[in-house]
Amino acid sequence: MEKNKTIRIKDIAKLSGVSVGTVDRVIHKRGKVSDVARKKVEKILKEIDYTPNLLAKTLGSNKTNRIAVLVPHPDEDPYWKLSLDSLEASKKEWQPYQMQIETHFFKLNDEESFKRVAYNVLENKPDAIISAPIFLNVALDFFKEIQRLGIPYVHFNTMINGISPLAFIGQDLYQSGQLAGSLIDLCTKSNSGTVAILHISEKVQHSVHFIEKERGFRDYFNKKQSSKMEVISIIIEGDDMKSFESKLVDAIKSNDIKGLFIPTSSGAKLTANIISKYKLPNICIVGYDLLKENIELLKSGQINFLINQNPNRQVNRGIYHLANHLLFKKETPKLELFPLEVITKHNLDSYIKSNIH
Amino acid sequence: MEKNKTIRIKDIAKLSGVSVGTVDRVIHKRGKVSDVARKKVEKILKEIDYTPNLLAKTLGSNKTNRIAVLVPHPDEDPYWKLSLDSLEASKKEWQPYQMQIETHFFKLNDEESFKRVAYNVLENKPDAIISAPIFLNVALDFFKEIQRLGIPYVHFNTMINGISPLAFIGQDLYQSGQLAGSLIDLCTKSNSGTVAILHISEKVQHSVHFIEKERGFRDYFNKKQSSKMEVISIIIEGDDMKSFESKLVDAIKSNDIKGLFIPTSSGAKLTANIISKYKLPNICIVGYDLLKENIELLKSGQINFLINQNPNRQVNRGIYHLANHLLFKKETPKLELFPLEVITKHNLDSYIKSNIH
DNA sequence: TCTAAAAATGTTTGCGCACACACTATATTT
DNA sequence: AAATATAGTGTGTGCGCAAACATTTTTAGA
Repeated sequence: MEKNKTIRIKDIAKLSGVSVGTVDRVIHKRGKVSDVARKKVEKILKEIDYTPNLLAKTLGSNKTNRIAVLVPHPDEDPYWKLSLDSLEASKKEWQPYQMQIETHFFKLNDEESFKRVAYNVLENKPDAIISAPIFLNVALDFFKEIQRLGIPYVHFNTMINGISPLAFIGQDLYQSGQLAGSLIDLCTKSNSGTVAILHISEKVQHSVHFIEKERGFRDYFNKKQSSKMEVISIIIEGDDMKSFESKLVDAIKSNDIKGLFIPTSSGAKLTANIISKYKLPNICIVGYDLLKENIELLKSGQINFLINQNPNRQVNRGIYHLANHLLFKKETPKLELFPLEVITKHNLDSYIKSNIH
Repeated sequence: MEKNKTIRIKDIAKLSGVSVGTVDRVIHKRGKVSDVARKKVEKILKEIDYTPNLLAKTLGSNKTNRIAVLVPHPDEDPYWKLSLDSLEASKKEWQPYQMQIETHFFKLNDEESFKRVAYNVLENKPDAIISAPIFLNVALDFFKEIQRLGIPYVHFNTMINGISPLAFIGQDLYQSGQLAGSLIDLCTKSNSGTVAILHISEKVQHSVHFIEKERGFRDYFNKKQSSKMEVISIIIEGDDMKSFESKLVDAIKSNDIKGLFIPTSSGAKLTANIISKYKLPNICIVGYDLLKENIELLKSGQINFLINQNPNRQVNRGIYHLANHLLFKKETPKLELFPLEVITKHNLDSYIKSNIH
């Protein structure tokens, strides 16, 4: 009863009749240990519930760990800027544990830039890497190299096949599309008409991302018997805004469009602008993420729903897993899917004010 | 450039020409130090950016901290059960830091039980307390006593006035009510009729909680010009289910009720059962929290929305703050408001599968 | 059988800090 | 003037662990 004392390696050593060095070797599977000694120690370990003092562990090993964050340059894209919004908090959080977090940016639409930065990261020999895998082809080689080097790594935002990171952090994109369908269905009072998914300036590299969302979106309406809603896609490539404008306006005018699904976070603003410019009738719009512009559009009622992908929390969570892996050898979940957060005009504030990462 | 070495007390001592003991005394304002020595040390401290190693700090002081969790008994109410669902994870998380978490349960509707358990907690002399402040009158004395003793404490779920905990963790209940209004508005296709807020077996002690929600709910419809929706309250006290049944059925049949707002998490099931029993027309229902029953009702379409209060994350977050306060002297936010999470049939899965606390 | 190498085990140090303790110099009392 | 108190300062130990180091034991080779 009284002896609620914490069990130390020293205690285990005494109990099993060996020295602390041997216990250390058994616990960490390092160095040479005879079968006899190993069994003595393992017996004791099985009997008692030894949890190492993590403070002492980290302090004793006296190592500064470095985690590399490899992401598109935040100045080029508001979505990626969002992902780094609370990175400072992460840095502060892990600083007391001698955990350094280093960011490396590559250009979103420049494969060469990715290559350069990625191999620069490798030369730096970080202890762990978290990255958003854009550029499938190039990235694959890179991640295979990481794997060869035995550096633990985590992916977020987009899942890719062919490599197995410690963890993937993101959302179920198919479900996300379905949710978008259901939300449009909800604010559209009628049961017939057309809904459209807009693909605006999407780069090939992202395609997996959007294909999944579209599949979910279409399936929602396909599977709903009572609905006679037609689903169309509107695609604009490159930066040809003029053609997009006319395409969209045409489609809306000729198709009795009831709802628009915009799977890129930065697309909602463009769309809302056009609708307002041409004074088109009110259409239900579902977009993504709490970009500054999107927040305004939601407040003013120009768009109806945002689905929150929480990119900053994805990054923080990835760092959390890596730090725990490095410091405490904790296992990470292979797959961490974030909840699909529905943001409306009426819970927007609570999301903005909430500082939970 | 090269000397990115961490600065230790030892370094400060050398720089200011005194011993580590004196530096320690200056930093912690303890013991006797001559003005000359103090100034020498303070000069150096001002010049450099000293951040103590928190691991060493905690390890060196070698103290086991205990956090007391004071909550209603989970067997009596599914909501409170939910709040403890991930407590084990919290315990495991903090165990390595010599942080013990002890739970103390009181009976939800028994003031005497609260008193007894609360003072039992005090006798135990925990290093910190997190609790859900039910029983305003009794609780007030208790928390004043805690404050007198200088024990840091955190509140969650319900905010009360007159005491100032280290942090309050919960949601903006007024906004929550507004959100509920907007959700009912959303799935109700018409602009007129009646919506009702149901107060089912609510104990007096909770009243603040529900008053705020009702205020938000009513205000939503009051402030909306285009809406001619009438808002009524249906109240049932005690456990008089029969009277509730007739009251509810009457109200629905005679009032053209379009939507129901059920501010208690366990109330949705009762209501849905009655509606199904009397084969009443489809009514939009907004409830609270991911209770097992509510999940089923949402899946089957018997209720339309749940607002997630995330009680388990509230507790975990409170423990997180207290642990950081005790271990690292970190400041906690006075007020941590959780986002108002909207759960529908179509993002439910993503919430259930997500293991983020 | 002797010896060098390898295997197995034990011992010590240091991580950065808190805190108890020891010591010196000066002031105060007897 | 000696004894004692007091302000000020420095030193040493321990927290629990990792890792380098030191020592003993066993094995293999000639």
